[in-house]
Amino acid sequence: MYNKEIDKKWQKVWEEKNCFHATNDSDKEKFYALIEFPYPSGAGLHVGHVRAFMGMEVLSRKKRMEGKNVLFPIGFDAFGLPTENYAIKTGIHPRVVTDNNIATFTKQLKSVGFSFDWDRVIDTTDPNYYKWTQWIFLKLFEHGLAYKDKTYVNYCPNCRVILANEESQGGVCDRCDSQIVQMEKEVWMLKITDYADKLLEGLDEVNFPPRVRHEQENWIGRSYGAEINFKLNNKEDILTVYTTRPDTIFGVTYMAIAPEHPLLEKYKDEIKNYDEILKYKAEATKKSEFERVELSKNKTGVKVDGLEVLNPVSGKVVPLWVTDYVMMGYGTGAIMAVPAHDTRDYDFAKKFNIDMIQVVANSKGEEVSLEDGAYTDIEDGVIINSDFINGMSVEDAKAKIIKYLEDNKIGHSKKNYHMKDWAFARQRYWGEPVPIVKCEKCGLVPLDEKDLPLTLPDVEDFVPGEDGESPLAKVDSWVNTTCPKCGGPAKRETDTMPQWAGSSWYFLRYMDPKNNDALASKEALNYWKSVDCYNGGMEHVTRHLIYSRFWHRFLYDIGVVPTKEPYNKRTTQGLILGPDGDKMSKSKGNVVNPDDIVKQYGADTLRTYILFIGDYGMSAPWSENGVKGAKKFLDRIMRLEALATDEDITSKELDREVNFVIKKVSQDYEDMKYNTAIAAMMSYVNVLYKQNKVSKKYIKPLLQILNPVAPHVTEELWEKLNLGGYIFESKWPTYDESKIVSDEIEIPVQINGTVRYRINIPAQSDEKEIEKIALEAPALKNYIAGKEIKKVIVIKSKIVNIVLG
RNA sequence: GCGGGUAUGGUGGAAUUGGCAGACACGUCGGUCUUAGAAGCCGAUGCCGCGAGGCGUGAAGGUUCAAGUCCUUUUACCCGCACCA
Repeated sequence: MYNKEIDKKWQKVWEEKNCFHATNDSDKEKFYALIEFPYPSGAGLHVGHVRAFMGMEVLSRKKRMEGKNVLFPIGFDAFGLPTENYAIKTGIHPRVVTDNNIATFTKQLKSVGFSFDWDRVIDTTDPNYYKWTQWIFLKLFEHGLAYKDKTYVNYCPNCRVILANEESQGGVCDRCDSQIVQMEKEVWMLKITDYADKLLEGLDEVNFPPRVRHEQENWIGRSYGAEINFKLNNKEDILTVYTTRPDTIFGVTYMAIAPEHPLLEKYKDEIKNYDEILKYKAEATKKSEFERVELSKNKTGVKVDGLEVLNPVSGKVVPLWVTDYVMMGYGTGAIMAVPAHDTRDYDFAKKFNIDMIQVVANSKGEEVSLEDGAYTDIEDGVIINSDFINGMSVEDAKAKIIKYLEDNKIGHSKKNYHMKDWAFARQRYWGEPVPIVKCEKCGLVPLDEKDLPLTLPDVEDFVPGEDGESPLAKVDSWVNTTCPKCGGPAKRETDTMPQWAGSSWYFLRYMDPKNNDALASKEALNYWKSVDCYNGGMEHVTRHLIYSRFWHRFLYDIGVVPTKEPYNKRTTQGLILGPDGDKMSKSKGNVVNPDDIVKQYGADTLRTYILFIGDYGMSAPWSENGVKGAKKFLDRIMRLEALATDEDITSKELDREVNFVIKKVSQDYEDMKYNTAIAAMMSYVNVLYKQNKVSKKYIKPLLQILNPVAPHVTEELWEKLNLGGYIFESKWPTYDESKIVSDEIEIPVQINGTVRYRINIPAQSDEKEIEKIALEAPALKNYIAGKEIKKVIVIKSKIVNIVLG
């Protein structure tokens, strides 16, 4: 019987032999398997972690047995709010909280038997690690990709921090689900938009699941259109708009700008209803992003009394409106409104009785009724009411207008992105300090590389200030410093880096985790190159996965790393749901603790069950009975000892079965189809149990292919059967294809598509021979009943279908 | 609104990509062993029907000798994005 003593015995052996250590000076082929390193929360290891890690665990153990030098590292992404909030609540220093949590995680991970390289553990909060996070920041600054800017940022009033766009999707805080508000603040930004095209192009050279690719493309959101300069009527100023439909410019009946648009402030003396506009702006900023979207059907706005806009192509003068359906953060914060062909403009125009001009007709050139809404189904439409572009297709008209704009210097073609620059600041203590000081004379000055790491001061009060002020701001002795350039008085940046900083490059540190002279040596970077397979969750696709690709591509551009993309292949695991089918959560009380399963059933039971639960990429509910089934299977493996014999008994059937299961499991592991791999091994065990005695040669390869899933059980039985050395050192078994095919096979015969009888045929029979056997079968007579055979379809070694009429 | 996914026995899930639907496992039932129970081992188990047979992959159509798989329409649930100009 399998028990947890077996776990302990072999975990001790692995630890003593340090047998999963990867070396940097190997002449073996390398394989780099990566899992998303965990955040060491107080809640400890979750069954979701186990599922996420098991995929790469199985692959790593298999590749080692195949003779590869496997890097399968683990570390901790330990900066972040929960630890800090816990510190605030209890008064325990975040350093201590983090160390305790890491110790717990380490113990738990080891108890599951993961084959991590424990010599390469990294911790993002270790100054020797964040030294290099700060170094990369200095490089970004040096190349103009880190800048300080006063803009509207997402602020979570509950967490009291600024959030990046990626962290506030849906207008809700990633951490606490609070409604975020817009706040004008000067913060550090990273110019990720400069890398938008590179991030899109990079997707062509990696193997990501289509879902992941789509989400990233969607998030980056590139669109092609034009920027057009409209002149304010009788004024010098221009109003620049971005549009993807320059071909509809003759349909513009009004212009609209965001409430935050600077033009309003500039012309406040000439705008007659400025008070009304100010009031509208105040209301708009008060609305959360969520409300703005919810109320999207009911458009609001104020007409700007005193300003009008001149259409530079048609020469028409149209009114200017302020409305919160135009966002300051996208495009130029101003639009040319074409109500006939845009649903939002249509709704607005309907409500405020603004004219509509139809400028695109259907493909037959007929005007369409605008009674029921804007006509947007215009891909194959024809331009009308539009002077020199009349009669053209939409596509041609776009090109012609853009050329006209450029010739007349009133606009140009323009790419736009949904993705915004990365608000790279947290007003918190537990994060990487920004290695920049503000000097009265020299402005923003970077620290010298030799002065890194800039460590966090030891403080006792971690409570953030009321208005988005970091707790570091209270530490005068730390804040006040001297300028590295002029030696005069200077102040340190008191915002820290966001959660995502440390994880944006950690996979590079694993290659050479103790290096003090570089983030990793050139030799290490050139040997390991990039991650061969990276498994993680869908929730990181538009956060960590985008950020780390951005940093990596930047490091490539400045010659630090040898590859453009960090991850060659990305895979994702599905969620493990509670036994009730709901997402596991403390409040629902349906959380399964992996520790309990390991204690009661053993680590291999947990490992086997989690892989057997279903398709690796899909979510599946937890089942205690399923766990018991996995345990039963492992006990059956252990009991093979009683069946095993040293005698050399060869059986054709077992030859076929063993070669088949080696082939099937080897292939399934590569495809991450762990559930069917385990099912195949179960079937094989069922066959073995039908024998009175089984030669060890039929058990040995089974243990080897099961080893990546159940390393403790297989190591134990390997020893008991005296198979020599350790199983983890043994060579992955090969199979003989010729033994898998049998001489004679049975195939079904259908009459009019329904299986009626079966025939035995020599495996190599061709279509004619099979047809002959099928038609000669006595069973056919029962179905013919005077009918005539119209057609016989034979699919070699698969099926026969006889069509009777 | 846009994009992506899922739907198969009492349950979790398989199905070589158009070729035997339900592998494997759970559960249930039966057998064996046992003084007895548990465990183990062996067997049965999609539904209806005594049976021959019929029906069956969310629903409705279609293509095909053959459809879980392809096409059209549709429903439910999940995920991502969302006034993207």
